[in-house]
Amino acid sequence: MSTRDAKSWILIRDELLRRVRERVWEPGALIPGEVELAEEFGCARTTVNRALRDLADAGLVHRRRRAGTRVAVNPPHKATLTIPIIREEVEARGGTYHHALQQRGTRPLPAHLGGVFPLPDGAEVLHTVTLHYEDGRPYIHEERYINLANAPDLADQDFARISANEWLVQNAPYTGGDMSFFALPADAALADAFDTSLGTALFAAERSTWNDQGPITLVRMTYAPGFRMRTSI
Amino acid sequence: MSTRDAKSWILIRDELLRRVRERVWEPGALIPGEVELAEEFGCARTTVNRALRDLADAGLVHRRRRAGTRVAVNPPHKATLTIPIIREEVEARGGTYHHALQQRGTRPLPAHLGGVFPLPDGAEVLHTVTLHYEDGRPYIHEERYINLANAPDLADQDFARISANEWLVQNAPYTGGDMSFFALPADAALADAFDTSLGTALFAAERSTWNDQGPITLVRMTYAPGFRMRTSI
DNA sequence: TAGTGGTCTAGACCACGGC
DNA sequence: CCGTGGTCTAGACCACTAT
Repeated sequence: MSTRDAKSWILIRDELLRRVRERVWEPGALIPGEVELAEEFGCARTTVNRALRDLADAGLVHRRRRAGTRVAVNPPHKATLTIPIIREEVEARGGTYHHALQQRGTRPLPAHLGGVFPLPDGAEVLHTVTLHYEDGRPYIHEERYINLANAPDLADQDFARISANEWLVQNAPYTGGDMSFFALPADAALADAFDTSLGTALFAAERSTWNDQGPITLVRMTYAPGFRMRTSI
Repeated sequence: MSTRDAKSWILIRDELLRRVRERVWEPGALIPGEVELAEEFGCARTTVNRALRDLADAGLVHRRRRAGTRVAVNPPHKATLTIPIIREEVEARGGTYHHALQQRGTRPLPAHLGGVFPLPDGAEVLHTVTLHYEDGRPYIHEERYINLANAPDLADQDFARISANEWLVQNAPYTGGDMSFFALPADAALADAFDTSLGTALFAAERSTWNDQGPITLVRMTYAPGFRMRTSI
């Protein structure tokens, strides 16, 4: 047997993965049960289970009680993006970080945000605009709306020492959120911030988070021209 | 004890998660060992291990042998994007899908792609441009470079019935890849495809994949104006 | 070297869902 | 019903690393 001496669940997973990728098992096919595989690999069923769960998490197989495990017909491509603390990301690259709060104030929630930020009519939110710099060059333009009713201690913060980004990550745990990524043309404020021309294509990420008490924050991070968000698959 | 009778690893994970989120354990703090937690919860160490591994996978705690488990100081935001088969994505929304191959031909690899697509000098690649439509409207502009030396059966495919996207997903298993997301301004071809003006900000995703034999394909998918790639967190 | 997490085992019971 | 995967257990050994 080609897999003799495969000991750890990772080796078993890799062997199963090979059979899926090289179509030893066709897409849609039922693969042997855990007990049978455990016999083949000479290990406990638990270990096969661990390997198969890993493949199922990756979307390469589908598992159902009684029905068994089947090779996925169209395995999806998945990409996990990690959105880091900006300061740490910059410093990890060896750059020097600083940020500047450009605007801060309370205002009624802009009407066009009602969809992603469900608040009572006329509710006031804290609005901030922050520029994050890497080695003195603008790197990210951050615009944020914060539901004051859900972040009571925030009033004491002036964001001089730590950014709203860091403060919220550490102080306003969320139970759910949405994230979206898109392109937008530089408006006057963005063009000015990044010293580029109006309409320049910029990459942006928007995140809204909430907890049991309702929405917490909506933040849009717009990246400097040329930015790429990368991941390996 | 507030957590008496918590039986499954999910209940235990949720309780540990609560302690992290509500700062019962401060960021950076060392939390009790698996043996101690197993005693507290009245379960096997394995079960606590499963719960803690889940939190570690999510980046909320850091685990190291001998050093123990610590609450992450700055838990990263992670977003998992699923890049589906385009046809299925469109049809899942109730739309009708079709695509049109706009260009196809072999050519030397463009020099600027040498970095992400390492091939011998002067190697020829298959280059295709495909437009994907949803309900008759252009949805995605796909430009693809395929290493013919690594996809031998591809010559027989004319992509009339299935797209290069589907063909490669099912026939060219990869062992590794990179993915990046960015914004780009519409060039003449993109502006024409999406019936928009030159320079319009467009969202694009680029994926390069390889296997043991070398690079397989490099594909750039450029989305129609206004597109957002969404995920929940 | 000693303490911590990582993994494996053999067995058991349970939950789901085709039959 | 009953076969399948999902989970849990009690114990064991191993790998890593702080001290």
